[in-house]
Amino acid sequence: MGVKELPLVERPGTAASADECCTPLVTTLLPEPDAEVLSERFAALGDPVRLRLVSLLANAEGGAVCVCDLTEPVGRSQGTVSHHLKVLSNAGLVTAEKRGRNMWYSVVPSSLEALRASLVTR
Amino acid sequence: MGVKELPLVERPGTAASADECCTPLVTTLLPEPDAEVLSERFAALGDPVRLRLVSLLANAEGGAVCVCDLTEPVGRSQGTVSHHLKVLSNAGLVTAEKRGRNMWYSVVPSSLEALRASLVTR
DNA sequence: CAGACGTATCGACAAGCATCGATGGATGCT
DNA sequence: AGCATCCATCGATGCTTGTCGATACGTCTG
Repeated sequence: MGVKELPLVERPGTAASADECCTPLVTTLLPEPDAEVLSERFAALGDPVRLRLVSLLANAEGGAVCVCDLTEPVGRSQGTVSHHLKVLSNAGLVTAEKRGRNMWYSVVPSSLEALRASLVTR
Repeated sequence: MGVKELPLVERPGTAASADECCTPLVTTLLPEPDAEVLSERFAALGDPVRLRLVSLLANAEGGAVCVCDLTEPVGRSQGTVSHHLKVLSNAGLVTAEKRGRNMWYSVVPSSLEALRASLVTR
C-alpha cells in the first residue's frame, strides 16, 4: 500500500480532528461513542512496550526514529515492533514517513495533548 | 544503533504512590519498570465501559456513586461492573467506601492528574 | 430470626492480544 | 543484475480479558 494514511477519527459526530477528539470525561458525562474512541487511544498506551516506543520516539533527536533502531531498545522481534507501531498509528498517536527503505516514526504531539486534555479534573 | 543501553534507573521506591507514579514519557526516556506501572493505568482506561464508569463517578453529585446505580447506565451485569471497578481500583484510579450494605466508589483526582502529567509534551 | 438486598468472587467460555518465526515485496548498494 | 537490508504481513500459539450466570457472604429490615 502506497500512502500510509492517518486512520484518524473521520467520524461524523463529535470528534472531528485529532485535537478535538477527546471529550473531557471528568467534567462531562462521557457519551458512549466517545468512550469508544477515547478508550482505543488509552488502550494504545496500555502496553509497556508501546509506552516505551512512544517515549523513544518523543525523546529522539529530530523527533523521528526508524524501525530498525526501535527493536533492540524494546527487546522484541521486528514483527512485534511493527505490530505495536501499527496499533499506535491506528490510534493516531504516531505517524510514519518513508525515507528510502526505512520507515521513520514520530509521535503526534497534538494527539497526546488531546488525550491529556481529556483528563482534566475540576 | 541508536540507543545503546536502557537507562534502567532502579530507584528504591520506583514510583509507588498515586501522585508520584508518572514519569513523563515525552520529556524523559521512560525506564522499563515505570512503563509497567504507567501502562497498567492507561490500560485501566483502555476500555469503554471503565471509561464511562470513571465519567459517571466524576460527574456524580457528591463525587461518589454506589454500585447499584452503576450497572444500569453502563448496561453490563452486576458481576461485570464489579470486575471493572476492581481493575480501576487496582490501578489506583478509584477508591471504594462502604456505607451500610452499599459500596460507594469515587475517583481519585490526584491519580488522574498524575496520569495527565505524564503526557506533557515539550 | 428470616428474608431481602447489595457486592465480590467463582467457573466457564469466547474473543482478543502479544509474541515469534517465516515470507515476500520494496528499496538501495555493489 | 545480484545481493543485502528494511519492514509489513501472515499463520500459529499461548495467555489475557470481557462477559455472563450462579454462588456466597455481609448487612439491613420486618
